Formats: sequence, C-alpha cells, structure tokens
Amino acid sequence: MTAAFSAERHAATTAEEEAYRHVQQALRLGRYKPGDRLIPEEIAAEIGMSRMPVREAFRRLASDGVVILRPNRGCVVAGLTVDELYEVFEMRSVLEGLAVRLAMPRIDEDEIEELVLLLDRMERAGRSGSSDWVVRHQEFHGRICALSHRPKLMRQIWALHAVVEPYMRIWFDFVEKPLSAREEHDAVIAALRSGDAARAEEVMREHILGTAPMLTEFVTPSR
Amino acid sequence: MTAAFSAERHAATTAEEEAYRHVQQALRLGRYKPGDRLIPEEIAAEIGMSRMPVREAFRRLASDGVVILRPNRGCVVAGLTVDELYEVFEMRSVLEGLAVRLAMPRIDEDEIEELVLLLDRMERAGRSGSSDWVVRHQEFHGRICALSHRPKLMRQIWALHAVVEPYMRIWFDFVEKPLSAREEHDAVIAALRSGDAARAEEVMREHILGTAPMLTEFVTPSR
DNA sequence: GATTTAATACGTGGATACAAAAATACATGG
DNA sequence: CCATGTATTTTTGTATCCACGTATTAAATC
Repeated sequence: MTAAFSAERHAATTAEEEAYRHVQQALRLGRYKPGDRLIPEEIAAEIGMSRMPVREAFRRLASDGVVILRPNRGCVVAGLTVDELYEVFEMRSVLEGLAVRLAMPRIDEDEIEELVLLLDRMERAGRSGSSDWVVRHQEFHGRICALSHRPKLMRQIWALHAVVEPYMRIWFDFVEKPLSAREEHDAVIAALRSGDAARAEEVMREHILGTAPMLTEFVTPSR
Repeated sequence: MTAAFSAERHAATTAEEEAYRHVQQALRLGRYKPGDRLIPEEIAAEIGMSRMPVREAFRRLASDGVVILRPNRGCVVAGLTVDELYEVFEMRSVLEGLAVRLAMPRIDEDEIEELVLLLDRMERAGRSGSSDWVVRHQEFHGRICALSHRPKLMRQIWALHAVVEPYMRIWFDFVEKPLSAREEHDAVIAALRSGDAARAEEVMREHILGTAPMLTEFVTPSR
C-alpha cells in the first residue's frame, strides 16, 4: 500500500537503472557529502559493472539536481546553499499546494484516517529517534500528492524531496525531536477536513515554507 | 539582452551537449512527431558522431519529459495527452505565479517598459504570422521569471515551456492569430504595475491556466 | 485464410579500447 | 621559498565491438 513515493522496490531492469538507484540512495542517506567527487569507476566496481551505465546514471542525477556534472571535470555531489534551500522549499510549497488542492475532491473520511495513521507512525518513529521519521514524513506528503492524480506533478515533487532529504536527515539527527511537526501536520489534516481546497492549499504552502528555516543551520557553510 | 530563456547560443563543449541541443531543437520545432522513434545511429550520423553521446543526450531529454526511454525498446518522442497538457499548464501556473511574486520587488517602471517592448515585438511577429511569436512569447515569460532570481525555479519553468512548445507552434500556425493574447499579457503588465505581489501571482496563474484549453484540440488524439 | 511458430534482421545495452583533457608531481629559475 | 613550466598519471569523453532482446518476416499448421 501507499508506496506512492518512496524508492520503488522493483528489480532493476538495466545496469543504468541499478547505478541510478544505488547512487541516489547513497545521496539521500547522506553517504556522500556535498562537494565529494563521484568517480565512475569506483561506483561501477562497487556494483559490478563498467563505468558506462554509471555515467549515464550521472546524467539523470544531474537533471534531478543532486549532482553537478562539468565537462571534463567529472561529477560532484551538489549540496545546497541557504538560498537554494529556500528556493527548493518555495517550489515545493507551490507545487504541493497545487497537489493538495487537486487532491481535495478525492479526500474522504477514510482517506483522512489513513493519513492520520501515517502521522501516528511518523510520530512513533520520531519518539524512538529512528531515522525512519524522514521516510514516514515523505510518505505522508507523498500520499496527498498521489491523490492529485497528476503523474508529472508527483514526479517533480518527489525530485525536490530527494534534494532536501539529506538536510532533513541531518536536522532530524541533530535537533530536538520534532514535536512541533505533529501539530503542523495536524493543521494540514484539519484543512483537509474543512473541505476548502483553497484553504488547504494555503495551509500546505505555509506548512512547507515554515519548515525551511529550521534546516538552514545545517547547510554546508562552504561554497 | 534578455537571452534569459531561449536556447543559449553557446558553443557546444562536448558531443553529448551538441546532440542534446540538436534533438531538443528538433523536438521544439516539431520536426519529430509524438510516437516517432529516435534511432541513435541516425541522429549520430546527422551530426557526425557515434551513438554514445546521443544515448546520453536521450537520458537528459527523458528527464525533461520530452522523450520516453523504455529498456530495450529505444527512444520515442513523448507527446502529451489532453490531461497531461493541462497538468503541465497547472504546474506552470503555480511556478510562474511564484516567480512573478518573487520578481515583484525588482519590477520598476524601466523593467515594465522593457516588458511592454517585448510584447510589442511579440505582437508584430503575431501580425506577420511569423512563428517567432512563440519565441517572443517565451521571452516575455522568461524575462519575468529571470527577475525572480531563482535559478532552479527558472530551469524548471523553462523545461515546462520546452514540453509545450510544439503545441504552441501548431496552435499558432492553425488558429486565428492571437489577438486576445495581447490583452491577456497587458493584464499581467497591469498587475505588475499595481505593485501587489499576491495579485500579480493570481493574474499570472489565471493567464496561464487560460491558455491551456486553446491548445487541447491540437493534441494528438492517439495514444 | 487466419493463427501460431520459427527464422532473421535490427536495435539496444553494456564492455572494452583509445584519444584528449585535466590533475598531479616534479623540476627549474627567480 | 614561491612561482612557473614541464612531464607523468589519472580521469574523462567518444568510438567500436559483442551479446542479448525485440520486432519483423516467412513458414507451417490447422
């Protein structure tokens, strides 16, 4: 149920796909740090293939904005400046605002129960300090987006989540476990209950924009 | 001045880059039709290189959503269903709405003059039936987006423009030359003049959403 | 004659090979 | 000791090659 977002557990059909998932996963978990250089041959060796499919995976990752690819200079992990972090959250706010507005007609009491369930799970993960919190959080947002029935929109939002995931993880590990987060998300639920699409859009926007400032202190001061 | 959007006239630094631009240009101009199969060897031959860089270019184009890449089945031109066309315009509406809101503080009388100038040029192209109209139109939107000073946002909006460009061209060629377009865009200008960021955002949203229905009849009925 | 099956041609994915560019190490002169 | 230039190594970009998967055509069966 509700795989909706997270990294699709399908078997990789091609080597390129495998490389893409492998590197993306590593980036999301923060195994590579911003500025790190990714050497195709190393990664290729890790997963037992030639550097060719890895190169192609790099292209996609660069399109996603999680790595930077400069001609003749290889591939480095992207990382965000404070400005860029805000920019991503601004984009998320309007896109997920749109998503929730479009999802509105499909939200009934059953669906809300399901969402509350996801929040409960998120809270449990939060209390136990499990970094599953980040995954649960994405599931919540992902579920709402899925209800918009807009594949391209979902894809785009998902890409933005991938970009900020490393920062979410650092924040979660370093900071007072998110108590406020539950209230914030309950407010979203309340807006869903109201049935007022415009209001839900606005609440979602504010919710997302409100998250950004908390993460800024974990942005690499460098660059 | 204000290259802002259009396809950057830089010299291609790598073969991949050249292939990417070549195919993208062809797609934007509608030289390839939705469903067409793109054979790497053919394209490689056209521009004098091997399949390899072309393949890599395909990956990026697939990320942009303008082609579809299926394992062992090659590369086909994407094309939009009516639903997808609306989806793209919905995304554009909120993203460009965001862009204009953020641009607001940087809009002064000089800037507005510049924008009016672009509209004049667009109108001239429109009256003369030149398909430059589409380019001019993008320049207008691109200029506003540029004032947001948000690189990632701009990039995303630009990608969406690329996706709908073929349909804009068909529409422009087949339909009563856009008289209404001028009024629509003048309304945007008026909103910019008002200095009210929220209003500008709303006007831009409506402007963009209003465009979608006009294009739907040119969407390939197939698929 | 239509439908299934076999043979063939074609195209794709991936690995290897090679050339060009960048990074590094080193040497020389100020 | 630092700066500059040069040689060497490393890494990237592209071409070529081979194996496999897919589509197409032809043959065979009902």
